[in-house]
Amino acid sequence: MTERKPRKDAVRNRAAVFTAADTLFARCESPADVTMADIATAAGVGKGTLFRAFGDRSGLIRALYEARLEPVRAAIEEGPPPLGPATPPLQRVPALLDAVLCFKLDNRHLALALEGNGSDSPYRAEHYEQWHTMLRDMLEQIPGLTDSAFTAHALLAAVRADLVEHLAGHKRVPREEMRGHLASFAAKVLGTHPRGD
Amino acid sequence: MTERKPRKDAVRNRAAVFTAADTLFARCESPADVTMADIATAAGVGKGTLFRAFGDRSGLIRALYEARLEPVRAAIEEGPPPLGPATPPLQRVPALLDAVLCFKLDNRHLALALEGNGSDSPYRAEHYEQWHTMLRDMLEQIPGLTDSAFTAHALLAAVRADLVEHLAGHKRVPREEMRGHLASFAAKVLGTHPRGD
DNA sequence: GGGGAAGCGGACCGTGGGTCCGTATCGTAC
DNA sequence: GTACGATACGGACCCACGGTCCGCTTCCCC
Repeated sequence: MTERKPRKDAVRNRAAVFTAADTLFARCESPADVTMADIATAAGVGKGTLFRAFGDRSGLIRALYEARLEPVRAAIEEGPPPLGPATPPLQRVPALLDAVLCFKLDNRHLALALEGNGSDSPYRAEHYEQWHTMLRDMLEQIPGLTDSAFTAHALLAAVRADLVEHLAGHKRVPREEMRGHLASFAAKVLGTHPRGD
Repeated sequence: MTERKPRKDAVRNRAAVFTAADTLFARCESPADVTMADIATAAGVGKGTLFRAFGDRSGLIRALYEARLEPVRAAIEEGPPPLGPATPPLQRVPALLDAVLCFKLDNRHLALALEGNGSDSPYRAEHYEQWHTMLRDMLEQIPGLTDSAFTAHALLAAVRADLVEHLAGHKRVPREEMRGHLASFAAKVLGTHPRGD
């Protein structure tokens, strides 16, 4: 046991910060409007606690994001088709992209907060690396497809949080329409044209 | 004449700020490392002048970016093929994407500064709207292609500054290789597979 | 219930974007 | 050339925000 179990108040406060931050990000227009002090106050906690628990702003956002994302990742890694590992790549790739899109639609502001973090590029985040690796591996199993690594990047770029926000939030594109567009785009890239050529 | 001609010193200072900012952004690792005070000092100018001339940080970056981008836009709007308007869409679209990619490779830090601007989404910038409209119009002329608007967004997302920076700067992918990957990706989307199907 | 570690919290600090206004410079009219 | 109004300059100043620090509290374990 290298891990000592954390104190009760620490756990409670961590949870309080989580829910407070979640609420604030969801409510506010731009993630920049939510300050660390705001979150601390809303959670009924001192700023020090907040920084002690998460390191810095970026760490807090990342922790929150990953907690919310967890179910999706589980569904992909060990869930039933079409997301699960038993699915053949040609269907699993679009399913994965759709799942990511839906997640970002449901957590627009949080995703925006994570990716729009100025200093540190979203591409260095650990979870991006994971998505990319997973997607690239799937693409590599598709015969006749080259440049899997780049293709994976380009496909993921199509579901970037700020693009999703721009289309869904600003241009008011309905959810199902976006999903359709994305599916059709993925089909083009994969060579599985939806309409008989 | 609603415009009064600007004073000589104003023009001189504006130019000085431009070159100073350009140099600083090119030299520094992350755009966040370059402060407004830095730029003012390097240009031999007071901070007030700088803000008077450009409004705010974002305005300065935008002005600089657009000035550097001008030649590219000219080449697309009135230049010779394959960029110019006389080119058929199937060749012009990849040419445009390649031009954007090359521009971002040559102006990595500046593009990064523009797009990674936290508060205001890159999708609300005027120049993005122009790229998107142009690309979408080209796509619409290609028979059998649906969802031109979304496709244009997705293609442009593949040349986002931070992705380019990640691949070129961090992963050390050579320039020609990236251009090749992008061209092949565009070909997939356009349905013009490079290798006989 | 006593001792020590883990955690708390809010006063405090540094930094950087943005403002303000007295002063210098420019353009122009004579 | 000079005088004068308009325009621009510049750096001291302000303030919001991320992040730190340390005396005090709470918890855990014996």
